Amino acid sequence: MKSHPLRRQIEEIVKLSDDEFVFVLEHFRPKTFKKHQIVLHEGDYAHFDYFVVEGLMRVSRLDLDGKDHILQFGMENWWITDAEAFHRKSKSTLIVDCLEDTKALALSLENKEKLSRELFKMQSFFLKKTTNGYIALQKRILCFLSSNAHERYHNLTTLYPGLIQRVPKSMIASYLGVTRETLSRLSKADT
Amino acid sequence: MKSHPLRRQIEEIVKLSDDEFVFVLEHFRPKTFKKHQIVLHEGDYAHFDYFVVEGLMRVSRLDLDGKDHILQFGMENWWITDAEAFHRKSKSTLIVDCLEDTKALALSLENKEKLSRELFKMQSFFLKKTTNGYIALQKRILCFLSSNAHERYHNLTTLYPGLIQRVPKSMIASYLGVTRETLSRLSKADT
DNA sequence: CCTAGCGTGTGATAAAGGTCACAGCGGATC
DNA sequence: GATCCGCTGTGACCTTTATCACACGCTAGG
Repeated sequence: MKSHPLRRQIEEIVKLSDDEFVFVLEHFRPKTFKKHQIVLHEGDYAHFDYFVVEGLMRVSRLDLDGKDHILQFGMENWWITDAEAFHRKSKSTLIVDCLEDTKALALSLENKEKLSRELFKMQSFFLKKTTNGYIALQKRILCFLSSNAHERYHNLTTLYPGLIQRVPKSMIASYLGVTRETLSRLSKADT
Repeated sequence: MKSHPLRRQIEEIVKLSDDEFVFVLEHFRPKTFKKHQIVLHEGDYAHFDYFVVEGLMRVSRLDLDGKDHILQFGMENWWITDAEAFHRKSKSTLIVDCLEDTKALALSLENKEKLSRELFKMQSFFLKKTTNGYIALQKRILCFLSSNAHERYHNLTTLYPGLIQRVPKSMIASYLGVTRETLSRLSKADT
């Protein structure tokens, strides 16, 4: 039980007793999804933030021309949801779906707030995770500001080498903000 | 005192008594800076997160070609620092400087953590602010993924109309990730 | 075994944006 | 009042990336 992936992630930031972890876990609901299954439809309320135990999820937006733009991937130990819809209780403008069969732990906003209130450490944990996420997004923005497509691709391969193996290159392209054709030409030059 | 800008911002999220606000304020150090003054040099430690009371600050990165890329502006009631260097106690890779004479309240990491510990509400406040910042950055990334320079400019003018009046267009261009020449041509077509 | 569909590569061409060079304007300084 | 400098606009040209079209290999399902 010490080795539960959620517990390991929390304990990188705050220490928990066995009892406390049991209490924490009671606030999550286990869910399983099939490959291609849509977890959150555009226009629906985002009832849960998902902690990915196994598998691979994706958050994307479909634009007016029918093209989709991938905002985030979620591999094992990542948290994934439409953050705005989840936290503001508004309708989702994004789509969450699964690129592989996926097991996840679903946390509702009510339970997140309850956990934060009743176990101070958990609010510290959420703050730290959110801060780290904020820093990561700042880096991604700086990458858009100062790097061309080739450099962004190279940056991604060194940052998440495992991801490149697991998702189609067309999706990597979508995440990087280039077309699949351009990415194909870039990665050829890269070897 | 009810109308202190910091208090107003906090009370949008959690309520404070007069005593509590005095306690909060004791953790901040007032600072004044002149236009063009550098508040945080590249390579220095980011000792403070700044709450801007009056004036206008900027966070940017200087790249290897000598071009600078503006990550964020900070007007009145915004928080501004090199988030990574501040939270990880590492050396800054970014520069914080002032575009106008500026009055700010400086909060050290130690005081931020002390406040979070001793006044639970303040940790809730920081979590909420960080979450909102995270959501805003996600939107900016989606804008990079799905919009061209013209749309990004238009988006910025509607999001922060006041900003356009206060900063040179060359800096707006830098924030948007285009050259000042391109922005100049775009904004002409926009009228 | 056949075939439909997905993922990928590649060529030709177009569009968006960058680079370089120069000019003008207006405020600040002495 | 002369001068300097930051800011902006604009023309000519070049680079990067998008678009469109087509081909090929692989694999899942009938």
